[in-house]
Amino acid sequence: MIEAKIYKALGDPIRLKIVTRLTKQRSSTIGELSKNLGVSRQGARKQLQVLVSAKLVQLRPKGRQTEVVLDTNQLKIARQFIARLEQQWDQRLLALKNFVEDNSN
Amino acid sequence: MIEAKIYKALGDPIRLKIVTRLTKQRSSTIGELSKNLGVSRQGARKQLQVLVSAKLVQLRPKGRQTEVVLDTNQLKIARQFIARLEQQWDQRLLALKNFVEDNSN
DNA sequence: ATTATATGCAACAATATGGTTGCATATAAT
DNA sequence: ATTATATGCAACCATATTGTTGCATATAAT
Repeated sequence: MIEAKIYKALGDPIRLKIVTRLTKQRSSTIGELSKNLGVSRQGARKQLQVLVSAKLVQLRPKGRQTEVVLDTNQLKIARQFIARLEQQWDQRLLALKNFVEDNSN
Repeated sequence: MIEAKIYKALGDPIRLKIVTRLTKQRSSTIGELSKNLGVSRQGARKQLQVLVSAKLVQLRPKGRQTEVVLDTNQLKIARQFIARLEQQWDQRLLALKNFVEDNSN
């Protein structure tokens, strides 16, 4: 269950907010991103690091500040994994339906 | 960020395994589900409770044992939220592309 | 050269999490 | 009636997580 790490990273309101902002802004600096999250800059930075470790975002130092960019590949993986789970569920449902029909005559 | 709770629930290998099993088996008992997870029954039960709290699964007592069923609505919400994030990203990308084109003549 | 800004890093505290063991209890089987 | 099975619940422990504060440092602006 390698995917668990991605979900864990998304499983926090602050981190999810950071990710959401990045989809809207495409990229931002650490300082900018750390604002209005309800925690200190250092606190926000720690959350950001979790996203980096989960490879959801990348950091690109640019002189005095460092740019934060989203890696949408991980989002895709996360979404597709859930989609597969839903598929399996649907198939199971279909198999059950067929079974019932086959035995109803 | 209400969705965070769902991702948090999925963000653990054992819990993700439970969910995966439930998509394949449609429903199971607590005892059955607790097997082969690498932890004690009580340990597994605690993880299961996290899934219940996140409304990802429901428990239905049936006499001596308790049935566990997946609530795929939550999976759908989780998937769609990610899909929306990806969409926003794509729109931002498109806007940027248009901007560049408009200014290249 | 001084000052301001953006960031990094470590130490610390409080709380959450993941897991165990031990025991209680309700239903089912003999 | 006894025994076996499926489950619940609490106490406890180790570790992880979340947040803070304080201080260091590198780049940029004046």
